[in-house]
Amino acid sequence: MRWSNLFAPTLREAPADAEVASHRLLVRAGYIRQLGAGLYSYLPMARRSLLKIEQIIREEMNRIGGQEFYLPALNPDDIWRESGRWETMGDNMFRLKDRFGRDLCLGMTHEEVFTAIARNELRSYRDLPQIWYQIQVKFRDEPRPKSGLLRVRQFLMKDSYSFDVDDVGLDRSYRLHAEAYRRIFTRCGLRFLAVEASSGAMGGSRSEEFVVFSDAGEDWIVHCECGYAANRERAVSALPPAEDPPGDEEPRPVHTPGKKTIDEVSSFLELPQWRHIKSLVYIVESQPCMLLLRGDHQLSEAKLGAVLGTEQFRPATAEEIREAFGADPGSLGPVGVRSLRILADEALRGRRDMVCGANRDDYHLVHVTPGSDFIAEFADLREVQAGDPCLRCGKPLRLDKAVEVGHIFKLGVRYSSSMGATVLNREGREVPIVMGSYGIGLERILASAVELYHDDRGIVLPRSIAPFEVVITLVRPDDADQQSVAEQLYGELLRNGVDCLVDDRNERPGVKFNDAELVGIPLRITVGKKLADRRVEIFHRRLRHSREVPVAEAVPSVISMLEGYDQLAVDGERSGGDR
RNA sequence: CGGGGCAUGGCGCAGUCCGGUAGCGCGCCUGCUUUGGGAGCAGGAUGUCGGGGGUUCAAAUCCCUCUGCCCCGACCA
Repeated sequence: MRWSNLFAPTLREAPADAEVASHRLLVRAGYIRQLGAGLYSYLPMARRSLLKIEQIIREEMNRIGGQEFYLPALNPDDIWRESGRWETMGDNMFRLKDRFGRDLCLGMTHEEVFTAIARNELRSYRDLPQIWYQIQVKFRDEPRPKSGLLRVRQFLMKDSYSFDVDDVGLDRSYRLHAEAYRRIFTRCGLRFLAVEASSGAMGGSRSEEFVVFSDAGEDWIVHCECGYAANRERAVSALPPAEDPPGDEEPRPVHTPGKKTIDEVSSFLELPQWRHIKSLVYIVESQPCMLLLRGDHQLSEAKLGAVLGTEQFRPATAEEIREAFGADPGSLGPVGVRSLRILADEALRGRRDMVCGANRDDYHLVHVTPGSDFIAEFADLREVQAGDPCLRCGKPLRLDKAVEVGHIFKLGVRYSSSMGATVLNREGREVPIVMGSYGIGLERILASAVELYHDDRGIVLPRSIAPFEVVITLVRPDDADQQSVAEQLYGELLRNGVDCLVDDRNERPGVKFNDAELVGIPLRITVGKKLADRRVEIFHRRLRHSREVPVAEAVPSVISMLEGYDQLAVDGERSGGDR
């Protein structure tokens, strides 16, 4: 490719509304242009990069026996109604009607379509296992698209689905995917981490996310140097040591006029927040339920959902609380509460002499001991906080933001049961197919690579996913010697399978150097005045070093520099995510 | 959906408070010069000032309304 024929409109200034680095740089470098909220056009540079990512994914999926499909993005409503997700997907699903008034939607994911194929075609355990995948567009009507390509309404996804006769088979398919994903992200040059993820209330026994640490991400990851890592919805921490005072006095009411929040009551009584019991009221399947946490802890609704086994819950309104307790929120507590279910976080187990609301406005109880002054079911309900001790090693946990680039999920029989996808097993009994589902966001690989690898001059992409591997900067296109050497190197690199671009534009050298660095091409060969000594310069984008080599050695030098290029990223500052 | 902000040429912005018919930088076009780090000089083109309505002799500017985009929050299989 010659830059004079390449449409890569670079900008000196980024659009004012681009905040995160990957958004700003991908626009500036001429990779993408915005069409609407969460909608981006991919110009040739982005397309080239995404095609390389796609090809890496394809090769690794094929390697584990995956078979590539291509399904309609436009789906009829019936299969979604069968799985129950026509309703549960809610506003996140784009819906439309055809000319006959029939309901259709744009696919957000393809469990339904693949399961529909499976139930029609897979009859026997002999047909299993199957790993089916596609690389295709997905549509999700996000409440708030943001951060350039990181959260959009239309995006490319590799989604795959495994079909096995039993859990042993699922374990194997799941493990194959985990291995393929590690190879994919490694080949894409990403420093990533596999973390335990919450499987939600939708059944399923195990789920892992593959994340890239970045402040531009929205996924909070709890991790520890010992290797423990989980997303925040799933993460657990050790119980912080409690040093409650000795003695077992009876609960005693104290007047706490106008003090409602834990913060206010704790200052008023001059007792630290961890000596307080935070009492929340939720309506669970239309029944009030009391939730107790340590004063300085936060409820994790994801964990609550897992404990309750339902998503049908919400915080109670002030009126509902008044009706159930005869007191306003701010003075609630579990002592004397009989008719309600009470769930307490594990951090309250074994505690004593705490403070809670008295179920009487402006009064709190002191000397309250869980287990003797009230009875509750204990469960893990709290959100892990940075600095909590690690459950495995006791060291303080870290909490950092990350981009989720992939997710693997043991689905079990959730879709095969609801949609009737069964096979006959070895004993001749009809059993639902055991499924797994696995996804990778292609644009997120590109965007998180840019987040991870950029500098003040622009993008520094890994070689494996860069739109070009090498750019030959022809300093003086009107110089016959320079021109012929550039052409000769170009031809030779192409013959060696190097994806090469010649910057033959009639621009000043500074423009060409700046553009080459902005768009993030790994190596630049400068063919310029040093040709007088039969030498060219090779500039290393990541190291920002350049070296001069004789023209005759340029091609072998470039090839060997390209080989080690991505390793420099993986070996970089943060130790490799994959262990 | 709640809160905040923005909308003026391709990009970045000024002008809006205080109404008088639109300007700057970059980019673009032509010519000459220049050519190893976003060139110089000269000349030139490009605007329904997001849409609609209103007030006024006169609206980018004031009022009403709609739309779009960004940020924070809520939400997120």
